[in-house]
Amino acid sequence: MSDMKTAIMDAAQKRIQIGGFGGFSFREIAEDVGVKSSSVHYHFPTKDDLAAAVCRRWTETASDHFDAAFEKDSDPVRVWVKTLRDTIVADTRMCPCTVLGAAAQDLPPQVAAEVKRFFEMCLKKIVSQGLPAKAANELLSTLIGAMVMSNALGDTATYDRATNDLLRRRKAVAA
Amino acid sequence: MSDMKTAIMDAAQKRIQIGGFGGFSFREIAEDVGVKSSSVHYHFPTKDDLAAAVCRRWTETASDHFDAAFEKDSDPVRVWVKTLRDTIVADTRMCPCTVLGAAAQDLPPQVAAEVKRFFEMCLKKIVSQGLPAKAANELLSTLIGAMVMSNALGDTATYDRATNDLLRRRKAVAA
DNA sequence: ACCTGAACACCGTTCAAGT
DNA sequence: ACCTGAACACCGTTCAAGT
Repeated sequence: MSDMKTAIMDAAQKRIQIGGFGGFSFREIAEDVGVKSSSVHYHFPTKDDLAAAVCRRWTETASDHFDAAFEKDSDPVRVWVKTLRDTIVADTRMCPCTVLGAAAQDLPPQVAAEVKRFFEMCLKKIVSQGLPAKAANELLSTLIGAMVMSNALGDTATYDRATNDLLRRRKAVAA
Repeated sequence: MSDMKTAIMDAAQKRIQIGGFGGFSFREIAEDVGVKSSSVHYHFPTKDDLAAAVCRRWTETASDHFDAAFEKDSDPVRVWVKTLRDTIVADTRMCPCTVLGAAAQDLPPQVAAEVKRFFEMCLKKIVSQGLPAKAANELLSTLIGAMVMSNALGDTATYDRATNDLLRRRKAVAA
């Protein structure tokens, strides 16, 4: 992948994490990377293509990240609580697929399909790490909802309040 | 409130529930209600005003709805699981404040404040219905996340998978 | 291979003008 | 009191033109 393609995707991802599909324009991205908006179209023909590419890359890197974290800590609950926490607390950013997923009904089909793939990857991976399907669904829902609420309330402590008991109950079982 | 104001808010709400703040235009709303876009500006000077009004009305009606449901069933978990389920399954719609909340960092301050008020109202009410603050935070996060995931996956069964065990654990305690 | 300027129909917003 | 058309700078997209 060319440097320019990567730079465009980086700029688009940052803006999608803040404002979703309607939250970025080709002219803004162009200024971010130092070209004209028609040049952005050369690398990504449409806005759909660019957003879909960002989602696909996010899904891949997230998948690798979760695998690596699970190798160091075999408790999937702790792994997922911590990894998603790092996204919003350390990076001060939302998961782009979550921002897009909340408005999925208004997304171009190509982008909606990539967002769907992200959540399918997450559920499948949690199950492969040992949790029953229902527990995986409940865990991921709690974490995604905690992200959205922390974002809406502008207070990352909300994420911890929502997820602390997940870890405590887990420890109680292990003890 | 005039009929026209209400009609404009109804049209805006439907579109916000699908696509968020970037998912509706004054020209579309104008066509929905049968006037010109400049007439919509007469009732709501800016897009911010319109979106904020929709959020404020949603918070008020939701608050009343949760009160009424709690009078008929004194189990807050069951009340909240069921009420939010009705929104996405029966109405096939998202909670507008959730769609907007996911992109809160890109929202006009006036709208962001109303979205924040919605979630504060929810947490406060669940606590007033008897749940500890942390449990209220975890419950609401799970439901909001289940809504987002159902929307992203295009499958309302996801909401049930994520929330069924909440009800089962509740029954186990009661029994 | 990569970039650009000009053009198109769209957007939010304003405002003078109508009834 | 309520509505409108025209104008402004913005948007995604296209395309002929440049290097």
